[in-house]
Amino acid sequence: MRATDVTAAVPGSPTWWLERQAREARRRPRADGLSTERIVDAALALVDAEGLDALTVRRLAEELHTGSASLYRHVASRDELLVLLVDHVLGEVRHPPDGTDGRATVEVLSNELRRVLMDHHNLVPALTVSPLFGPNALLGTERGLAGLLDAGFPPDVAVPAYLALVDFVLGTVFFDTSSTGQVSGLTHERHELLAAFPADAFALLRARPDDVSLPSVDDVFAFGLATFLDGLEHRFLPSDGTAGPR
Amino acid sequence: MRATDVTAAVPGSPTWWLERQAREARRRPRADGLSTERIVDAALALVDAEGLDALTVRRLAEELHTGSASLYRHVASRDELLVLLVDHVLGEVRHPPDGTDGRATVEVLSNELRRVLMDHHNLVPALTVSPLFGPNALLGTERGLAGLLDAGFPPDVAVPAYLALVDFVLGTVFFDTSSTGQVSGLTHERHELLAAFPADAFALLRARPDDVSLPSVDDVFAFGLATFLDGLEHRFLPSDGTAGPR
DNA sequence: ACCTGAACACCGTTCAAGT
DNA sequence: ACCTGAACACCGTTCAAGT
Repeated sequence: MRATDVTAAVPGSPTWWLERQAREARRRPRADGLSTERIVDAALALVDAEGLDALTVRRLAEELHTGSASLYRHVASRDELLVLLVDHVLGEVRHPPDGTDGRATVEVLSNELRRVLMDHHNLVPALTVSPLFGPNALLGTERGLAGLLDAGFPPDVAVPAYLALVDFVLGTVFFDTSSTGQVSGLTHERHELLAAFPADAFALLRARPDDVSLPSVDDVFAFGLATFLDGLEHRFLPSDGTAGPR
Repeated sequence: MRATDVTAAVPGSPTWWLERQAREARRRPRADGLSTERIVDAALALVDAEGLDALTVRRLAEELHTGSASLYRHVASRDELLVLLVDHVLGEVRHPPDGTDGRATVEVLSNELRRVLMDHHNLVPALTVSPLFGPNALLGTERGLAGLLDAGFPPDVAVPAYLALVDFVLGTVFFDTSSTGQVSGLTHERHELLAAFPADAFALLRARPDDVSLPSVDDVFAFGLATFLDGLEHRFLPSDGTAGPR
């Protein structure tokens, strides 16, 4: 451990989180009141109210009655701020009480992850900035993995299942929040668009799904979660309805 | 339909695609050679080589030996360009031959969608800019939905299944490409990070998954896809192994 | 009609100078 | 030691002037 290693770790990486924690503990700020916590709170309020593009360093500084340079005392870059915001939001996940059974734990955590991200949907594109190694992300991983193991899945199933599940939850959040929020032409606006193509193209999209009510994004999420968990139990649990080894 | 409706539709929406197609047909460019196609090709090459941040209007103009203002003859904004790039990349999906059975079609298309997006991983964050209503996206939806119906699922299952599947594929792509590309602490770098927390916190993450080989991102994708499709068949097809009605 | 140089109104970030 | 005004090197986009 060198005394002054100025080379910056990539924001969001494990070493970045470690270095950041050390640096934060070492600070002795003046009594002017500016702190990382205040910055994060103000930034989140701004993102929620006006969108991610409105979060500029200058605008945030204005909101906090300082100059933009002052923010760089607490946060090394805009990307670092986004990493902090994402983990802050993950902290809003409500964990199920101890003793909740395995599958219910997984379902609650999946729904909660989706809920908090949808509550702060303007922040969602920031999830692509970095991997998720913040303390709140780690807690979610710990609990989610525990739920799958408790449900009876062996570790070599629980680990990929956990990762696939997170991919699915985050995928739904991404595409339910991307601009107008409907993926791939399955929406009611599409008819005039299809009319611009030759009559025999996209026969299915023209016919469907008018005879089927288009599911809401929440329905799609619930459907996908239930189907994935059922597939998991069908493939890897000895028999339905009874829990595996603990 | 008014003669001159100058109010711009939101890039990527059905009406935007329609208006764009009309405008492109109406153009009569000079012989200088600049065209939307050349712009898109140059932009994709730039993104692939140097990343999405390197795609600035000025830099792209330089690459094409013009001034930045000239690009605005063909593309109304940087966001419009991103929309065009995404649908262009979706055009690289190789569709299975006619006569391929339902489940195989769904598997091939899922793998292809993942493949082309991973091939242009620098473009992935641009997927959040808008919904997917381009001609290539529509074709994918048409074929994917057809595959699920052909596999024997009724429309009220095939539609949410299709949407959930796209969410999953895109979710994996997002998080396999986000910076260092590992989600939620399940990576080998994490040990020193965990050491910074109290010894009884994250017991599971400390112990796991050293006794289990950490799956690759491709393994997680294959695992999730197989599990979801198995769950779908288990829940909604009368018996395993035999196709439903067609 | 089509094209574009030059300007406008911003950005994130740095650094020398202040306390 | 901590803080910050002012500057640097960029952005996307517009528009009047040119052909």
